[in-house]
Amino acid sequence: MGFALFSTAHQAIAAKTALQDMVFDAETKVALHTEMAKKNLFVKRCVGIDANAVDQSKRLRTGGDYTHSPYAPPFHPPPPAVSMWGTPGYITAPPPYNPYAAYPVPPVAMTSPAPVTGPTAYAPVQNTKDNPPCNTLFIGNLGDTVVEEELRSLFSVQPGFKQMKVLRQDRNTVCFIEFEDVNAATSVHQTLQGAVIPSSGRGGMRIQFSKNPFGRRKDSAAGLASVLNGAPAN
DNA sequence: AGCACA
Repeated sequence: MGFALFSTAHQAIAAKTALQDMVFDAETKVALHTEMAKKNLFVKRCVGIDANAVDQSKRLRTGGDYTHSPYAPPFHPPPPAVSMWGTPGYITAPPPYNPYAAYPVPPVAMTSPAPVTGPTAYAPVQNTKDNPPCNTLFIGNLGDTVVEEELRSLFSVQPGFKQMKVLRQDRNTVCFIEFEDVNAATSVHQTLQGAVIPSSGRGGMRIQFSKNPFGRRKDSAAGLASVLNGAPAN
């Protein structure tokens, strides 16, 4: 018994029908039987790098957790392609025939490591003082080695993100991030509090609300209005 | 603890 992995479900079905009942032993007249596997074949990409995954798979194997799923290690994440089963649409767009398509083992994207958009860890943060909530966050505790692109990739994917400004000072780097509204800023304020950006070299970042929201340096409107009114600038 | 842009 064996399993073969194809680039597309379409190609798998084509191969299945082509090979079905083919006599592969002329003497004994034994015919080949093919059927679709119950799960996608799991192909390990980089051997030896992910020691954890290997260990875990071994542990699970010896755990005998094969009873309900004899064909694939139970831990492997459900590939997105699974949703295509039963969907009539999966035959509508057969790719142009390419005899080598299946060779460089297809993008087993399901096993790829998480994209660099997330923080690697969270560190405790003593969040001493904060300012009243507004739509702009002030990010502190960033080392001067921090890479702006890492900050950007972390924050620009947050819902409501509008813009970001990095301010480098002598020993400190801080960063301002504007969001659509106070709610978006508030939720990021708590979800990313203490997030660790490796390049910062400082541990977790400290997130506070900005003293001045984006686009307003001081409360210049009020100040100007008072001046024009002759009212005392409180 | 460090708060710019207009």
